[in-house]
Amino acid sequence: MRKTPLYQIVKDSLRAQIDTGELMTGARIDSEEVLADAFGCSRLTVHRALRELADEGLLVRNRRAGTQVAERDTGGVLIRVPRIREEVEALGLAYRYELLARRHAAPSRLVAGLLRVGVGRRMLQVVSRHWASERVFQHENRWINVDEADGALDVDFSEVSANDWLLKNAAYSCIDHEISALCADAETADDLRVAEGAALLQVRRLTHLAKKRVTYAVLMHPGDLLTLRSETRAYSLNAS
Amino acid sequence: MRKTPLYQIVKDSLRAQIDTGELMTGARIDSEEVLADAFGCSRLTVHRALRELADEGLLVRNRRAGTQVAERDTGGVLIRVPRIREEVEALGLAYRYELLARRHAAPSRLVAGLLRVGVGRRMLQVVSRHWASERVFQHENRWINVDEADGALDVDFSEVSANDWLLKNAAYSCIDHEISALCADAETADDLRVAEGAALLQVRRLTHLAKKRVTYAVLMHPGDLLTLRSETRAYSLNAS
DNA sequence: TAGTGGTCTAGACCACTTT
DNA sequence: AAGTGGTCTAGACCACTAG
Repeated sequence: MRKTPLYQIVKDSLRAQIDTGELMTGARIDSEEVLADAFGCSRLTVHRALRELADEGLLVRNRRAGTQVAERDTGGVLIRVPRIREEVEALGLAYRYELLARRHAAPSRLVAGLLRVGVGRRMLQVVSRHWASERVFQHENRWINVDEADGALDVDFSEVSANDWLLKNAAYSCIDHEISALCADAETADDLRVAEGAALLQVRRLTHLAKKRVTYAVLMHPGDLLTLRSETRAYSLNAS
Repeated sequence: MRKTPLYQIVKDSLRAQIDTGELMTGARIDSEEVLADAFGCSRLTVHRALRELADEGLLVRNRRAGTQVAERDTGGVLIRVPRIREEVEALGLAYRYELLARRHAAPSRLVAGLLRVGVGRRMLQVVSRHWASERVFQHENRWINVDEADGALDVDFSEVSANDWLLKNAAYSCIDHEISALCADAETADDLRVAEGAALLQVRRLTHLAKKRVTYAVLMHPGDLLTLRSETRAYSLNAS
């Protein structure tokens, strides 16, 4: 008949006290043993609750020193970088993928550096556009290190986007993102079918496995079409 | 003599197999009992490893059906929204906070709706600028629901920024972010000391506790000054 | 309905760090 | 030296769901 797990009850209880200011920054939390007594459960159950709250950044734990309420800040935010197709269709627009170019070329010094290949070394470049009905939703300029992405040379990317293919087929462990705003120069404006000088949201994405760089992509979005949103943390204090 | 915990060893082992493509999307993972045998540890240890990998989105777990490698996507990215002072100083520039206005006023329809207050209701508005040496790093237009932020009326925000004060003193559970790019209109360009039409990175931030809206802030940054970066997941496969 | 994950306990030992 | 968190075990029971 109990639906919510015990450790969750402990978590919710402490989180509520922190959120409401009942427990302020720096306040000491009872030791695991004391809390286990108070909640009438085992120490491991309390431990899990405290550990997960600490993982979320709400608590700071130290041996011997005990557990304290962490300093609150906006330090990290989980942003959803949506899948293009889904985002476009969520807007009620028709999604279309368009391959603009697929060629072997030598990337710029900057890109060569990011992908850790020698300057002048030729790589696979895939340029494409993602449409939302009559607007360009994203322009993508991607460089692929074929040494690290087996089979990429055999794909023509006319139907499946490079992003989708790589996610499924390449080995990688980590994707670094950088997000910034800039104005469209003449060429980019033409690519995106927007006015020169229009605001763009640019996402740069570097995919790698340990020290092996797999691919680097520069994604351009018209500023009026894409808004990134943080995941709203599900919060179940009062389900009113 | 063992330094890395057992559950971490299990995690690393599975993560490596997923990253390298050894275990592809959809592949079945052995049951907890089998893995516990294989690693020579208890089921709980394996359970913790699998649970944490599932929390990270690498695995999908189902009762009876077992555990599978999740479909990989770029669905969520943890973006660091840096503390202004630290970000500015990290750039080697001098940080300065400037209060531009602090007044009681009725917010726009849009803001009133976001803060769930009646149109025409007066709220506390705090407008400020954050400088990085001779450049404006951020322009901040903030509305505070004084009903939900005890003591805000007694603070003049000339020395301490509204953000810092609220983080320390207000009760809240959740901060929603929206990020977009836009071009500076005449007024904003003047506020930010940039050319009209310059690209801006805008962060909108709504802070609330359950259904109580505490504060809403619109933060504008010159596009050339701020780049948001994802947290690089610490990855310790080969420390070469 | 059988197999899988989800939770929980009681007890243990270890590692770290403040006192 | 002592108190705290970190990890681990063996065993148990429950909850869900695919077959």
